[in-house]
Amino acid sequence: MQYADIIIDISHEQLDRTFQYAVPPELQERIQVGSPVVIPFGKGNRAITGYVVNLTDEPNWDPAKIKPIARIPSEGVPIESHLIALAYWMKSHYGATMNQALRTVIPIKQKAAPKEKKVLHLALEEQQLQDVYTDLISRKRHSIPKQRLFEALMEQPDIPWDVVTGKLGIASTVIRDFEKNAWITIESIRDYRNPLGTIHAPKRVEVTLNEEQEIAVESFAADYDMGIRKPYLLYGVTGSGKTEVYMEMISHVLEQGRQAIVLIPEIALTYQTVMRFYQRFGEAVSILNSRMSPGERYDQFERAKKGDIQIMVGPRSALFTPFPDLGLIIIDEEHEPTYKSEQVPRYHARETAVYRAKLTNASVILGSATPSLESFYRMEQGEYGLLRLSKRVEERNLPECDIVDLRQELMEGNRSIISRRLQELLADRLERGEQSMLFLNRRGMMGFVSCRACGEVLKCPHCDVSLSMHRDGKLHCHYCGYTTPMVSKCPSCGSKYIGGFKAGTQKIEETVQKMFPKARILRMDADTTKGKNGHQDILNAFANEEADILLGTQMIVKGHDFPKVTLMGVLAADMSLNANDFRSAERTFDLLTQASGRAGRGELPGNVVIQTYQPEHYSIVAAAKSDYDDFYKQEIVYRRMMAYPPCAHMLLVSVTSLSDAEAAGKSQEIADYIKEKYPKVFLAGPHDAGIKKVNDIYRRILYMKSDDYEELVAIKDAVEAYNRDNSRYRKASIWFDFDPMSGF
DNA sequence: AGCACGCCGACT
DNA sequence: GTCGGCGTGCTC
Repeated sequence: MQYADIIIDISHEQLDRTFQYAVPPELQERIQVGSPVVIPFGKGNRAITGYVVNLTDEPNWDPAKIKPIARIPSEGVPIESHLIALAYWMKSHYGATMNQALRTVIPIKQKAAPKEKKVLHLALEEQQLQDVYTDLISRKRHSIPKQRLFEALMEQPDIPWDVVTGKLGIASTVIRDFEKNAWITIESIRDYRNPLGTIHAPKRVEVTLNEEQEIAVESFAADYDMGIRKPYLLYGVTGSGKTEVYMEMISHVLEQGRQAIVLIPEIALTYQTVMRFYQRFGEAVSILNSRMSPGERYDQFERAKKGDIQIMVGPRSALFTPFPDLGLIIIDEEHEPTYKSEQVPRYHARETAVYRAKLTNASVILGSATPSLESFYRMEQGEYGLLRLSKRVEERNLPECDIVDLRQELMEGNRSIISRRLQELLADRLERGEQSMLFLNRRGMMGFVSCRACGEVLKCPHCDVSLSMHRDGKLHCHYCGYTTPMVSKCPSCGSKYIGGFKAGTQKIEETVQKMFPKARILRMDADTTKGKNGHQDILNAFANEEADILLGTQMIVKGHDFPKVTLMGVLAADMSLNANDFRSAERTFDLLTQASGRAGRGELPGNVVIQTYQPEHYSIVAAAKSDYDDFYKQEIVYRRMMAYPPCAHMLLVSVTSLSDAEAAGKSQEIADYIKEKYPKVFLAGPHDAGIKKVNDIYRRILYMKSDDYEELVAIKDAVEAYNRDNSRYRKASIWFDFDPMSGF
């Protein structure tokens, strides 16, 4: 006998789990994970729709109590059906419980049910009301709650449900009885706020595409009309007008009565971006962003389900918008690491989008100027189509780029962080009244405090990272937020020669200010953008030319246009190269390319200066030439040689515990188990995670590499089972990460 | 969510 | 004793 684990389609906390039903032999063929089914539920065996989330031969409930599935619903397969199947795929593909996966895909179920705001309306005329009421009193039976409800309704004919059950303390059964007797009507109200507010009607902007854009749209449309659905890599240099192409493709899909999702990295989700879509598509567009409350997000999903909107624009989580007939998913800046979730299930939006598209017969567009190695590789393998935009829209030239060797600078006596070439160009721009940007690869770079006598470095007591000194004179931990006053004596040896090596953005600001006393400098980093609109305020100020130089970390290079900027200085390009991470070259190339794209976006020609200690590194040389193909050719050789993604797959097992010994014990135990059961698989570790301790939780890791993703899935399942049944270390917990982006 | 069960106060 | 309303708990 086959059994199916089924979740019930009723939004209620107590029903947010699976129930097991028997699969009748005649339905065996047609039932699979994700199938909607009708089942007899509860004492009255009333018919309820549910979704199959798992199939098994072993009942985990008294078989005598298991009822059979009644039937498969004849029509109108609910929208959620394929999302349930998607959740199941995520569960097995990324490692998670079905519950965790469902919560990710159907976020509604994660918190207090989608409380529909219900309101009771009195449905009786004055005369009838009196009759019923006097009758009630005359019966003298115990009917206090009924009387109370009547009295409340006589005073105020419309009362919200919550007030009745809460403040008046009346049970739901009583209310239902009232409704049955037609004494009241119950209205469900949801106020579906439009997050874009009511803005002026969209102006129909006339779009004219250039030849390349036209070709990209046409070939996509031709495929689509022939019924070809697949992922495409839209490989277009910065400024080649990808957004216009997206919009044309969307409108092609909309014309066929289908809907589209547009994913954008959170940081690029600005008002301007959204307005471009709004101006083109008007009320058909809605957005999702991380500042929205769960209720607001739910509202937007409801609007999508009801067909009020056709396009959803948002970050990673917008991928799960429950459109009835999804026809296209667009992922802008597809190489961005934010598309990988940091929570279990640690899914990648790109792969998940490709799978969802397969389920709904949709296509996927992956847009980027510097595609991820994964996407370019799959395109080369023929799995993805290629659409190419190689010309900047207004035929502007690429900026001129200098690579400065910092070792050489030092040898020739320049000890400053600003090279002579960069100083020269900065002075030139200041004189001409043009703007410059200075990009520092990492926040708080070397802001640590150490003792010059014994070498002790001050560390956070909760995390395995050094504390950095900020301008407020205090020491901060960037991982947990721990703050402590600056010390005057070394806690280890008592020496008073202890001090901070400031070299973060603050220090650089001071240096540059000293160099150019008249320059107006704006600094943008995690400290100056704390406020609600801190981010946008600084960008706006710079765009309004209230400053000559904008200094900052990654935030300043991602997708902002400043036409007056003609100089970009990258202060230490190799900072991101030294990260102990197989993607560090890719990340460096991406950051440098983005950064150089910032210079010369207007009429004026631009300059870029890249300062580095490794001027010969291929990621830096290729970025200076803006030559992606050259970079890809070299990087893919390294990935292939080392069996790193995308040429092979990785499974990271992370073991965490409040006790260092427990974490060490369990990780070793798991490593031993894998070595014994899968002797052929490549296994590294266990060893301490890059950052050993965060918030007092110790973390040890081990990872495996294999050409075969399914083999890694099998290992994950085996480790999970072993850990559940046999582990001697109960106080440590584990989670999995496939093809990780960080944390190893 | 919605149904049955069982508790408790009033009426024959 | 028995009837009927109302809170409580369970649903494979």
